[in-house]
Amino acid sequence: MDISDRKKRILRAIVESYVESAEPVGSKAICSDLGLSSATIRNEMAELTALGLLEQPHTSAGRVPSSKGYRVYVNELMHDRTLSAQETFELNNALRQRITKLDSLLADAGRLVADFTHYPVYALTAGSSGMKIRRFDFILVDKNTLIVVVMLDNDQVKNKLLHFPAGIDEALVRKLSTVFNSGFTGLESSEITHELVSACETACGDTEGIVASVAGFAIAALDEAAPRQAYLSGAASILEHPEYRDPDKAQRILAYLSDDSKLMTLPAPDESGEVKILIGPENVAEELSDSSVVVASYDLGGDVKGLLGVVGPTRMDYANISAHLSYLARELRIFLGGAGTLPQLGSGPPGPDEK
Amino acid sequence: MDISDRKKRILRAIVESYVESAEPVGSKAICSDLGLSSATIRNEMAELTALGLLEQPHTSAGRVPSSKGYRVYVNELMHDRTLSAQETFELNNALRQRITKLDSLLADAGRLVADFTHYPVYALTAGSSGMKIRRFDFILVDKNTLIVVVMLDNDQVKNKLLHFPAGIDEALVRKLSTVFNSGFTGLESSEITHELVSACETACGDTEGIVASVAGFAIAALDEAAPRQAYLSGAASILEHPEYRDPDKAQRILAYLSDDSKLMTLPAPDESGEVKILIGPENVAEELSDSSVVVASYDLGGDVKGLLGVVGPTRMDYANISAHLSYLARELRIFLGGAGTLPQLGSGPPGPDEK
DNA sequence: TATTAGCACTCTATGCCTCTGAGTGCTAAA
DNA sequence: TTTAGCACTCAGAGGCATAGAGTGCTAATA
Repeated sequence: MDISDRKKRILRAIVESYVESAEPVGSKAICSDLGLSSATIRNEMAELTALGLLEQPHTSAGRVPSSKGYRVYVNELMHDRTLSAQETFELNNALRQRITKLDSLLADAGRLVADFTHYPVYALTAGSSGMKIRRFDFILVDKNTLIVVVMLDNDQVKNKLLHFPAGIDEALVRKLSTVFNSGFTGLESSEITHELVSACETACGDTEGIVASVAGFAIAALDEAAPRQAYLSGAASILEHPEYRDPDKAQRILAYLSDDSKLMTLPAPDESGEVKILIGPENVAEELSDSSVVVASYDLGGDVKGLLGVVGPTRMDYANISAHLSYLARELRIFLGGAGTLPQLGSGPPGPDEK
Repeated sequence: MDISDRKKRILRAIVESYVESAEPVGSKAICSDLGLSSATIRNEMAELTALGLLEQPHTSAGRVPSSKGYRVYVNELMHDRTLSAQETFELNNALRQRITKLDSLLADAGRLVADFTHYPVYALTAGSSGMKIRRFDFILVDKNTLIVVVMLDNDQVKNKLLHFPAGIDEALVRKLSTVFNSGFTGLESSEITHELVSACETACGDTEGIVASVAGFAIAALDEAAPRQAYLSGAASILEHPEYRDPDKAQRILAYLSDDSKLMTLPAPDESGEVKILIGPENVAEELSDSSVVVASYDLGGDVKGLLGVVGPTRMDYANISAHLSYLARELRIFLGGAGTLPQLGSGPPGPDEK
């Protein structure tokens, strides 16, 4: 945006005052900070309004930043907010204390951010895994019962108990092991076709649907390895903010945020940036068109990303929120990175010999 | 409650009118239905107010049922509401369509009730399992990697991948299998003591902590087999009801409902009844003292129960909600009963050969 | 004796009015 | 180019009268 330096300073002052007070900002309120008379600022304000960066709720009120105004602020005027030692200490503390199980990492991380920011936070996974099968094992429990164990590319292990009334013997189990380990390893979910399964059934001489059951389980295991999950935390805190004092407005946005399938469509930061800020109408979803979203991503192993999104009014402390989010995303990256690929997601707490 | 028949009819009329309209009920509004003049009803109303069954927002307003009034209504006056064929059809339809995976049964059931009732609904598990271990299996992946598979009493199977930098050989795996299968089967989580683990370490000649890792996993598997879970659905719909138009009030109750640990403390129906109704101050939690909860339970196998709780203002259509809840709880019981003990909770979708 | 019609009374909600004050835009002076 | 000054605008608060719903009480009625 090509505007004079003084206009920028004024815009910044207005944004920051408004973010703090939630009251339209008058010319007097900021003139002392800028060393200019209120009249001068009034003139500049009029021009900023003409440029579409400020808005006036009514003639005799102060100015409020428009979405465009916030965008200019975020892109050009926002001071980098680095967290204080005290703040990083607290954040780290909370992280270590509350994120213990990888199982619930997504939900826990969301809750943590919600507690720190006092805004609703969604946490979700994005991206597909292209996960592959590494090996099959079969455990014969008794003549009707078989446990299938599948180990995936990223060291996840999944199992399933199957009952076969027709009965199974050791020989069949060995044959299954050979056929599945030679025919199915290295395959993705989509590569396990009906033809392949039929071929294996012939190879095993299986007429009881055993092969089909095992193959079905393998597909399910692959699909579940990188499930799309979504959690919402701190929903109630939306009501703290004056923008959402109107119950209808609050209800609309809460209903939107409670719908997992809608959350799934929310955007992730681009490859380059670590935090993405969407202001008001920049949100595709109509329900968010007068709210803002600050979203950060971190790797969950494979092609899977974790997303943490803070939702609030456009009058948000963008600097503060994005500082917290990007710090936390970085910490999560380290936290997860230390374990190499994602270990054992969904199968118990880390043992003493896991890094 | 020992009151005249006519008073009961009047109380019922007031409750039902108020539940529908959310407006204080005047004597004129119900006199035609009861074939009495408004003056007579006014006299009765005054007495019902003296008895504490009705309240008056202010002198020149109609009457509103008190918590005590609702209690009398629920205990003595409420007509049994049986769902119409149309309604059971729709409910069944929704049930079959939306509850497919046992994994997410709890959450799905909650969401379903929330959609039908337009109130927030919590779904949670209650009770402990006393689950035991049935057998151990060990799969040696390579010389540093071992998969432990544990089968529990209720046919659940859990696994974990362990890395041991020091290396493992076939002989050790066989020894582990013998020791664990003889020493640990039939034990509950609490019975796996430090002494037992030490004894096994000696028996296996293990100095690398392998035994400890496996035992730790076994404990975790037992504890996780019947986890306490909680889900909240339809939170946003609380704002639809005039009682919660005040954002502060709405926020308080939403914050309460969003706290899983607080939900866990909510009561379950007694052994006898299938639906329990808690009206206003009957709720122990202060946050719920001007709200009501209707809660139903259904068996989840073992000693574990599933709870479905509908939360709303005391001005609730108790007959309708409890009819829906008890019907649904019954259906879930059938749905789950068909599968005997809870099969495979948390380990993949049902295969074609599971009953 | 139980019920009802009638009436005075109470109290909230609504609309209307005025007043206040914050903030503006414009003009003229510095 | 900046600033002081001034007239103007408009939302919001407070005061006031009014309408209307509903009550409690009394006296008449069945």
